[in-house]
Amino acid sequence: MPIERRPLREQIKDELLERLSRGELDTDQPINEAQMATELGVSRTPLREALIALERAGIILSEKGKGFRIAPMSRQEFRDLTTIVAAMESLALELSDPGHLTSIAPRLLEEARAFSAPQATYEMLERYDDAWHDRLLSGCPNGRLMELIMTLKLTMHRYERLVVGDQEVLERSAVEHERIAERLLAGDVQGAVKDLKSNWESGMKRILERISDQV
Amino acid sequence: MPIERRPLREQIKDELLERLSRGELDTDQPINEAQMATELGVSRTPLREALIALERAGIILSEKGKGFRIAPMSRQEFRDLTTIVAAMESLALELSDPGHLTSIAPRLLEEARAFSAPQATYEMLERYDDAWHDRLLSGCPNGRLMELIMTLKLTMHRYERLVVGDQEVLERSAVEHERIAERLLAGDVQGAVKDLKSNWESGMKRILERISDQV
DNA sequence: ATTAAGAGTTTTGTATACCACATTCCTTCG
DNA sequence: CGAAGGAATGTGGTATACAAAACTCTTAAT
Repeated sequence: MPIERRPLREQIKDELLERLSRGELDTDQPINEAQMATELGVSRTPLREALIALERAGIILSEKGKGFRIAPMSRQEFRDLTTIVAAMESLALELSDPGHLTSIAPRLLEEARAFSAPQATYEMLERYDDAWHDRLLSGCPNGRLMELIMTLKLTMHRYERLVVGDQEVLERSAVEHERIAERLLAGDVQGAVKDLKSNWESGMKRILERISDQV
Repeated sequence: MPIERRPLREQIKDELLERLSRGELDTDQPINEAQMATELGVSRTPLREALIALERAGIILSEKGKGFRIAPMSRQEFRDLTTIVAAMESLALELSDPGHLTSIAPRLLEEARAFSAPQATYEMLERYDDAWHDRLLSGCPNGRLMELIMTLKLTMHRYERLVVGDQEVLERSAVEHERIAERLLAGDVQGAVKDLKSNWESGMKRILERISDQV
């Protein structure tokens, strides 16, 4: 059994992200450190350390004297983040070894087809999109870039949560993934990059349509 | 007089960055928290908070039980970072309002000309490059993107420090800036983006040539 | 009724002490 | 010389304290 060797602050960070993605934390509301520490069964110190790490990721804000609070969500921020991730993933794809891309293309296509089928269940769909993109970029040699993309997606998950249960969002995405995979199969990396960008663009629009009133 | 209203951890972070950019901190060497806290005249608490923030920026590493240490530098990381910043700045430029770009173009051109002149002194050159890029991107409406670029540049400054005193590095850059400004004057944003990318590319090469043995 | 002022309360930001445990260093022994 | 083991050191986390700032509530004044 693998005993926990990560610092407590990391585990707290994960737990906070978990709660955030389950919508259990009120947005734009101050965090009471003592109360939350008790609730998590830890002391203030590692909790504050976790909050500071999340602040640097843009998920939490702080103001001297007023403490920490969950960053508010906005359509504008979602658009901004999507624009950045789209560009970064495109870059990652361009930097990938073309040989590796053609080698993973069949698997990418297969997975996309499985999920564009209308009978896919929600549990299957939930983690699919992320996993597909991870595989797509698995050959990118720029470690920093991959780390950045991961951090950005952490923040974006807050927005995607608002449309869970809406199967169409992910199904449409899977259809677009098929096209990207086909491009890669054909060795057309630049075409894949273009389609990847429009995948992000259209995904953003689909989500924005559905959260107009919530944020 | 503006009294200091920022948290101590932020000031510590700045001080550490300052020392780092002056080369006063040994790279890839463990940081003794107690000793450094005393040295800075603060307690371990805000120091650790500052270190954790810097860790998230990729400037400091930590390992459970072993504490914090300055991240080692490598040619590969410098290449990775440059690639990312080049892409991000290009994106920021594309997102900027074209009208604003043409309006700042004359000033950009003027500044670039002043610094491409061989009689520019080192003090003048030192902060020039950053300021010029800041002005270039001053019209980008994507706040997240700008923040990201700023953070990445913080990390890159460690590498640029290795070539201070080498006037040619910056002078050549200023010449390239002239071309970018001219493109903007002519309303050719896409051309400017292209030149901006090659400015980063060639800047990277110039620096890599000069630090071959140091990292 | 609204605003202002003040007193009292809560919370943050930082400091300090403390300790379990992991790591590192040093010594000693085979 | 290398391995083993033990001492010294340092980290990661807990608990506590406290000044300064922010919030709350009451009361007073316009």
